[in-house]
Amino acid sequence: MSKRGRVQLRRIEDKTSRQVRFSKRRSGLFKKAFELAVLCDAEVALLVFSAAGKLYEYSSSSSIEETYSHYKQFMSDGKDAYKENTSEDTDDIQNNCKDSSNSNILRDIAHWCTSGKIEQMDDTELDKLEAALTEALRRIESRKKAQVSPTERAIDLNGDPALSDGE
Amino acid sequence: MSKRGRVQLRRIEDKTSRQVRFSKRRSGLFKKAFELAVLCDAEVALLVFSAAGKLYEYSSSSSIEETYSHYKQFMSDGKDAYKENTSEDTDDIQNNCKDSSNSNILRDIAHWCTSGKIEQMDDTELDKLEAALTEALRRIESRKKAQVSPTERAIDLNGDPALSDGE
DNA sequence: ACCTATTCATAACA
DNA sequence: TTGTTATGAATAGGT
Repeated sequence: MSKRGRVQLRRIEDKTSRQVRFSKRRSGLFKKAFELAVLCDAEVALLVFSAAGKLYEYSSSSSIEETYSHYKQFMSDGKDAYKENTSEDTDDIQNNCKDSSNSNILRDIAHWCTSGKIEQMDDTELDKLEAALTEALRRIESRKKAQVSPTERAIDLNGDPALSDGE
Repeated sequence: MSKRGRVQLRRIEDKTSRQVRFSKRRSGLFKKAFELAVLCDAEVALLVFSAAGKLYEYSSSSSIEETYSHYKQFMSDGKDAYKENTSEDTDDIQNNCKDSSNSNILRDIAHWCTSGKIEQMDDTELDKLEAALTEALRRIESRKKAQVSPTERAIDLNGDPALSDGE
């Protein structure tokens, strides 16, 4: 008989409750966005930053950038904004795609994992990915056990929130 | 009154029905986006183009542009020194980056993890990678569990997103 | 647009 | 944090 479900539209004060609700509602929102895109043949782009600064994204097209370009083009209506204004946007993407070096694959993986693509993979791909990730984790665990020196876990000055913020 | 509510996750063929559902679901989606922003103190930006090309937008901050800037800054964080720009082909790179990343990311992870790079990482990086991979696996498991229930043959809204559908 | 039968999302719990 | 359940919310199809 307790009042479940009933919600008041104001900021949730309790931090723990807010985090839990954020996590659940975020999932629901992204699911709805995906469904709208598929069922109704719509182009959808969704960006969410948690209160802690962690990024979540979904786009029904190939990228957020593409839909944003579409948006800018739409808003400027008639101007050739698409080709003129995308140069600075593409720098990062270009680097992101071409550079698979050590420091960048971390963000590549993190970004990819949170961009809703997993939800769109077919079962075969999903199984392959699962195997690859499991193997990677196995290697990491293996290396950790081989550690001798004490680990320095100070504040990460160049930390990527997508990788360190558990939410 | 046969089964109401339950729907298959694929493009709605009937144009009228698709328009009606788009209108209803779009309202619901924007409402959810707004609630997430308010309740959980999140920054949300949402762009929707209908199949007919009409634009709908919501932004919890002052503008879509602001959140997109936030997004770009987030994505390029720490990469400012690596702006090697090949001025050609930026459109192709932009368009192909995420589409092809589904298969490429598998290859990249597999190759990277077996090429001794793990042994060269410092502990902080290793922790971040572990967190990223764990999160990815969690998402995979989550999606697998969301498959169709045994008794229901019809693929419901949680079901297989692999849809191929002509106009 | 309005009206229910159902399914869906999720707040409170565990 | 992940899982379960009671309840409110969203919505598909009909009117």
